[in-house]
Amino acid sequence: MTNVRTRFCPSPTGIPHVGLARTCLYNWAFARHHGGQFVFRIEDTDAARDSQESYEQLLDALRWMGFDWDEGPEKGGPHGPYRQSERRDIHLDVARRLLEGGYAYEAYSTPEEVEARHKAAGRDPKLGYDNFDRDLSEEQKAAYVAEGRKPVIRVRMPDEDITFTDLIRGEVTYRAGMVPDFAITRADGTPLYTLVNPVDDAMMRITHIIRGEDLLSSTPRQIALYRALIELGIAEAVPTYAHAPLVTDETRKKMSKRDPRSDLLAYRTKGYLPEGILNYIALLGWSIGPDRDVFSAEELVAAFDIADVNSNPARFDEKKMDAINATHIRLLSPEDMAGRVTPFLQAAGLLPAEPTAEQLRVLAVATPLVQERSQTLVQAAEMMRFLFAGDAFEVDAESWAKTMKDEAAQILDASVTALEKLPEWTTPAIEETLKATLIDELGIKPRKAFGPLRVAVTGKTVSPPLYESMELLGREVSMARLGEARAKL
RNA sequence: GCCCUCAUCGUCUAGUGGCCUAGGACGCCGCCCUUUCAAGGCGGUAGCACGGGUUCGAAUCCCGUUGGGGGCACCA
Repeated sequence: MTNVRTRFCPSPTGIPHVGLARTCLYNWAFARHHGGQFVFRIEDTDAARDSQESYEQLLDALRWMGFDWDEGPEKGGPHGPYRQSERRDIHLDVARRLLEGGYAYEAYSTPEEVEARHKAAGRDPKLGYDNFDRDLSEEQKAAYVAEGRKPVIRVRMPDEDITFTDLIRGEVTYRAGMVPDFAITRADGTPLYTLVNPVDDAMMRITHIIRGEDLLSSTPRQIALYRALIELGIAEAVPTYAHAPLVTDETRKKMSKRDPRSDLLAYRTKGYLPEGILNYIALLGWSIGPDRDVFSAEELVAAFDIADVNSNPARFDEKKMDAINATHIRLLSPEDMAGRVTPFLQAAGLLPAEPTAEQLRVLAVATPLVQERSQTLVQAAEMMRFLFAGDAFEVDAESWAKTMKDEAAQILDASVTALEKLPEWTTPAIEETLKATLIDELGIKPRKAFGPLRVAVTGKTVSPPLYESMELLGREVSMARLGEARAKL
């Protein structure tokens, strides 16, 4: 395949969500796989809903995920501008040429009138526009204009079946007459998505349109428009389409943009890795191989083909995403991991903007310890809290209640006495002493014996290994925490 | 309602006529390891929606049924 050009063209309304990210991923990976170009375009044609904030979040999200674009906002390119609001004149000119070429016409019917006509004729009002204004005479038009009406421009749908081959679904046919003539401008003259989307795809020479299944039924309209654009010399060829299955929630419905789990940037805040998210969302409809589901972006690009995407809707499963993300966290080098946890430690107030050498040393030692037991960076940072909290250290109430009972006092007392005599404060020494004292001498079961110590020292029942934690914390602080816990009993 | 579309374990999937007694992953359950919490290792649980064809042979091809989803704007 030569010169593949794909695009991602969200409208800046609301937050970047998971479904959008997956569509973007498929377009990006397909272009990269074929050595083509990936175009990023902003469809801000609805001034009432678009926002600058949303626009900025979109760019932020793409950059975070690593979806670099060859042409688009803040980058430019030979087919710009890439914000549709800046292409208004181009779109209106095309609309005019469509009108002049007879591919489109002015329609004066209001939606209410269309509905009334359907009802009067005993038809379902949901049929949509009834092509009423297709062949208005000049007198009729003049009469409407005299009434002060403003027309919308509608494209005349051809009187023949429209068939196309979808790369994911195979051949799809829409029968002649099933798709009504569609509006491409508003009555105020501003262009609609139905016009600008195909026009820009044509002018930007997009070869493959990969998008969600929710757009499948708009394809015949776009093909009809494309054919007109080709005759007008604006488009070169009808692009190839691929409609990816929808991402659904547990009710099997298209996952709502309002669903908190669809908020892409929220996952960054929660400490997910872009690698993990990318890997997981790729899996929603695609598979890299029979016995494998963890891979890098590079591996995905090397293996990805849009034709391998399957056509049934995929349920979003946060548990599986957590597991995939956890795997990617374990795949990080300790240095990389430390660098990624640092901002989270800083956000939690556990580390200053410029950590001291000692803090960096503790971080370096602690990182591999928490890395293999965290699913997210937030969890990792939380697991390190006891190391950096200082005077603000607090024991988690639930963990306290679970462990500080029965022989807890005896365990703490015996441990303090034994540890005080320790000549050197190292992991093996601490381990040896505690085991000898608690297990051998007192005969307490390991399960019971170390719980109170862990909670006293780290504040939680889930923590890095106990002896290592104590060494890392240092003798003074460790002993102080054991003492404090004992005093509170 | 009309049009389009989809159908393999609870979930995501592998499977493109014989390799399928249907493979992997998540989840769940159990065991092992660590004389700590996790992680890890091992094992188990569970599925081709249904009915007809076609074929020597069907999860795979065809038809139908049922069920799910999407779309039907002067939103994108």
